[in-house]
Amino acid sequence: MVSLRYFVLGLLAQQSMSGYDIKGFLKGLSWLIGSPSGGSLYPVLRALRREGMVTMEVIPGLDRPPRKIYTIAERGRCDLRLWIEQPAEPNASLKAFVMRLLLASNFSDAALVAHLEQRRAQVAAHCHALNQAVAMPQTRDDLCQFLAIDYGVAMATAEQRWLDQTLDKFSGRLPSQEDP
Amino acid sequence: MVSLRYFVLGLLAQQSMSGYDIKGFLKGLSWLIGSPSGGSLYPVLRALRREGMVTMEVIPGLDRPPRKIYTIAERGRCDLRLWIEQPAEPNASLKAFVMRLLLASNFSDAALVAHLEQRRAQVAAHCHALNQAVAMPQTRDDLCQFLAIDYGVAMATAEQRWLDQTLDKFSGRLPSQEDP
DNA sequence: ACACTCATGTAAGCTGTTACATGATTAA
DNA sequence: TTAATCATGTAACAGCTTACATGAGTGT
Repeated sequence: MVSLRYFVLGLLAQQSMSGYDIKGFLKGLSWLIGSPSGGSLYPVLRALRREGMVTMEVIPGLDRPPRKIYTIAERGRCDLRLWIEQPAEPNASLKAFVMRLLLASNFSDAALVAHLEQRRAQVAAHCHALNQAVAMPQTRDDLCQFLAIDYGVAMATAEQRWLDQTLDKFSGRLPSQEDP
Repeated sequence: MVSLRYFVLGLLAQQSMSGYDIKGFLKGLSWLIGSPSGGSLYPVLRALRREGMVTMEVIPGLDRPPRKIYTIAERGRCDLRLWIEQPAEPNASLKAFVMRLLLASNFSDAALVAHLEQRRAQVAAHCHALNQAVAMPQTRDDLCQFLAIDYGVAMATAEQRWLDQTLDKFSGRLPSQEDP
């Protein structure tokens, strides 16, 4: 929850930026997570500054409007760490997952792996629910429902495969924790 | 846009239901498209009735609260057809796509194929954008960004595969339209 | 005694978008 | 001349969730 606030804070933890920079950066990822409108982004930045989470520096532009560069402060890093360390909500959307994934440099490697494993569990549960839905007789009759569920299963399966592969890459870095 | 309204209308076009039924039906698909809260669903049903899109019948329950069964009316079918025949917005979310897919029985076979092909074009564009993002040097440096984009590419590829397979199934039913 | 399911509904609040305003600069 | 980019910001609105209210029945 309160996702945009923490997401922006997380982006600023990686690099100091202006609001306009953030919008530009997110435009490239807009398909996955959307890019926030100015009407939501700029108020968030001001709120973060008011609360002492970030500091601001005005860079007067030659030939162009002045830019307000925001830099994360100590309080902001603390707040962000607290948010990141608490587990993801059980029914997190794809968007919420990718947003947390993007902030993963604020995780330790272990926490990143934990995040991925949480997601794997969620996707597995989802997959199971969809397969149960397929089993219901009324579902088979309706082509549209079948298509939607078939689509869901395909997506969930692909996501699981990606999660497994990615976890494999990271499991080598971690000392313990191997699941047969 | 105004998605919930048309989505509910589409569900009622397939089968007459009460608001509670709709919630129960969507709970099984909640991972894909979420299930609306009563606070949004019930007002939509009343609005649809007020506008003459649906009719309502109260079924008094023995031992239980009376149920209000909503049935789509002629006006509702017209409105729904108009909405369905207009093309999907270019940056439609996964959720919006699945919602339209679920209503596909209101499409002709040809319109369903058109819907799938629109989506394929969108996913292809998305894939292209992500691959460009991968090519940027600063992206390679940041592990998190790389992971997020890698995830996006994996999902998009899987979706394209599903779309191609599903289109293949339907292309046999249609007379013309074969792309080499 | 407590909590849950069935079934509908209302009101407050959060989050986000759209549409606008500013104002200089540059390209068609 | 018109539009677009740069860059920030405000106000109005749309859409949805949460939390609550009702009230009978059913299970532990």
